[in-house]
Amino acid sequence: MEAEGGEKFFSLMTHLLSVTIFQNAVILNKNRSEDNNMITLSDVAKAAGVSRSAASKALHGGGGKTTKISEKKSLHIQKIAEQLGYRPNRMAQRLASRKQDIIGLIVDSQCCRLYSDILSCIEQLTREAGYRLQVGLMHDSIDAIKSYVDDFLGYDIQSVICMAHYYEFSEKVPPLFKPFKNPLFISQPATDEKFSFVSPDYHGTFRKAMDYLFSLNRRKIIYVKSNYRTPDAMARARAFRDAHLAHGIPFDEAQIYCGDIGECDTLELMTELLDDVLPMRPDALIIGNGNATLWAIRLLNSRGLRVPEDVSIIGMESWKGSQAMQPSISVMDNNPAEIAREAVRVIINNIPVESPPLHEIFVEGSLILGESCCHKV
Amino acid sequence: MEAEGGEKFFSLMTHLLSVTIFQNAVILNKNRSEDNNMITLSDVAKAAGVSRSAASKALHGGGGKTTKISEKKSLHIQKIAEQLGYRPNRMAQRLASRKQDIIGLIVDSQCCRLYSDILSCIEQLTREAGYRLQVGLMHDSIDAIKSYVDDFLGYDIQSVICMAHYYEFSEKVPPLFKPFKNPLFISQPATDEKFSFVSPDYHGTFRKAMDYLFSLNRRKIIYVKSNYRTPDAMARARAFRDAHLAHGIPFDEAQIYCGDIGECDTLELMTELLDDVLPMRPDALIIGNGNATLWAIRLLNSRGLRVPEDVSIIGMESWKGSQAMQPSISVMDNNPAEIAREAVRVIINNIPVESPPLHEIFVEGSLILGESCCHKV
DNA sequence: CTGAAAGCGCTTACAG
DNA sequence: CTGAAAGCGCTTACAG
Repeated sequence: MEAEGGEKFFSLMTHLLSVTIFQNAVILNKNRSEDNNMITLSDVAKAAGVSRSAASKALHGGGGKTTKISEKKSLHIQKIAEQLGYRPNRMAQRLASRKQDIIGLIVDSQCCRLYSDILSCIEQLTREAGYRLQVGLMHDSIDAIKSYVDDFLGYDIQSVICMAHYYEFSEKVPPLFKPFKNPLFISQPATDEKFSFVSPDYHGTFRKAMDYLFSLNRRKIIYVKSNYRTPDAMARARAFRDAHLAHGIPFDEAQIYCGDIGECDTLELMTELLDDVLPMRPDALIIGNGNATLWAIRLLNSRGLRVPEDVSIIGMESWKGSQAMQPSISVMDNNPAEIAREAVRVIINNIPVESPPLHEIFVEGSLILGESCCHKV
Repeated sequence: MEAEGGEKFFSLMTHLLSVTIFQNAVILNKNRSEDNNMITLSDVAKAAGVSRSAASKALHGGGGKTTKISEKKSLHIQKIAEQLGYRPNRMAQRLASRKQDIIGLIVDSQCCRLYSDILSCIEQLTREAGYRLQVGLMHDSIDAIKSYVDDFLGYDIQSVICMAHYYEFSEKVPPLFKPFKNPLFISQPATDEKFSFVSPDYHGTFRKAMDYLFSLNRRKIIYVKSNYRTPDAMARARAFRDAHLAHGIPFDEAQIYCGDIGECDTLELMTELLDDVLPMRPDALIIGNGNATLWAIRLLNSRGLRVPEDVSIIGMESWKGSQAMQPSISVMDNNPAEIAREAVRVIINNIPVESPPLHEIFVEGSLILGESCCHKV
């Protein structure tokens, strides 16, 4: 014990000496943490000839309210720490201090473009605000979500953004987040219980699309709905009906087409879709992602129908390529950047709050017009 | 102190009693971790009337080589733990045990499809293998990468997959990963130093595309190259030249077109591209992502050139929508699933190894043929 | 088979 | 302004 400590101290000293001479070269070597030989706060304190309290204060600024240290000593300690290549042990720090600087987030690794846009913005915003984002990736697996929840709690992460609750098992997800002090959902969760969320205004944006189509004199619109019973799909269906009622235009529930797997973005699904709905002689289609749009145009053409002359198309997801298509596609833009801003604002504001109040926020979206709805735009 | 401990013990007991009666209801309430009142291993041990060692053994199976415990007692402890809603504190566990069950990964939040496909597979595979994936998300920021490296080291994560080294600053990234015992890059890093990597065989797959185009009698091929000096771009340029030499077909270096921002996937960039290369009268284009393909077809058409009659197109990124386009697009498939498998295999095998050997693995890709190259496919 | 004790690397009251 | 000491929640030799 004694011997080992001495040895380590000796090697530290040798190291310090060499550092002053061949600083760069040695630091590179040192970084390759020799097992169990990593530099700790104690090592730094010893090398600097101060107490661990002092080192802690100098390096991480903590040290309680009373611990103080002179500017000069502080700089000295910092220099030593850098020379030694000291890296704080995060586990020890968090175990000792319980500070809340990590925001957890769970998201599907194959999420839709909207979600990955939101995620990208959230990442940026949390970093700028000085928080760390710990991302739990999974795909369509309730067990994976559970294990992330356990992990987050095990790391004492109390603020968690959930972007993964739109599945067959969607109603099982929200309850898992009850143990957290500060959970926040992106899009309204599908449960009776109340949870804070920031959501695209699916209803409002869809309504804009409907009004636009009606203004173009389209009268037989097909809405290709996801078959998950998610709030977004339900909000859109509601907007579909509301719009018809408001305009006094009759419709058939069959115009809300529920595909087998949400997005009709394969040849098979789109073929099936068209077989089912073309007998209704639709003059407009509201569909999901970019691929669905590609298939729709291709297959409509192959059946002698032109876009937009015979059928208008509006996509429910904005994507960079929509304007490159021929014809360019009208799409709904859910404003991911604003959603991310609101989400980060809410969750960060909540962190110090004992029991955060309920937040239910809808972010307004817009329509990006392309050539897929009418000739002249 | 004494009083507080007693109080906590009392509430635990009350709790245990109520649990037996109203189990479900109470567990739900308990989960909402009352600040600082979270259930610890000691609480469980106390409630079960055993030592912390025994509890640790029963709940996490560790407990060194010698610590043993009877089956009956073990089950009892587990039951108590579950009733109390015990969740192990991961920080304490890792601090005490130093076990290596987390794999770190750094990736761009706006990475290309290939990378997000690989990521999705890696996530699945690491989970199946019993490891946890800790994902560091960032976008085009060397500082963010640095801070993730610090974090990982701070969490004593020694196995890290880097998918974020294709930037302006690409040669600055690999050195950051030297401190890790077990780093692995996806795609070959752009540094003189050797690092283990698993990479798509960009050269081989590109060569397949070239050979195919030559077999269709295309003679003036434009390769739209990313302007980052990344190994993939260079490997492709090499394949471009090799193919010409092998076939005895003359070419001009200007046929390797270096766009301003890598992907020519906007109206402006593609317009500029066409202005620059059309005077060469190309009969084939090898371009990046899906959007670039969309723009290429649209803009070529607007200049009176048809795909594939006048110009063949091959995309360098396979995407679900490529077959939905009109014409459907020939694309290179880099085999993300296999890349992920290799990466996970290598990194997991390395975990117990003291100084892992160098791995340099190239995964073969293939061509997915569409209508964009020639009439009859 | 079991438990008391040391230790992981930090932070932070507390006493000087 | 400074340092010795207790503690965060675990794991694991070690001694019974």
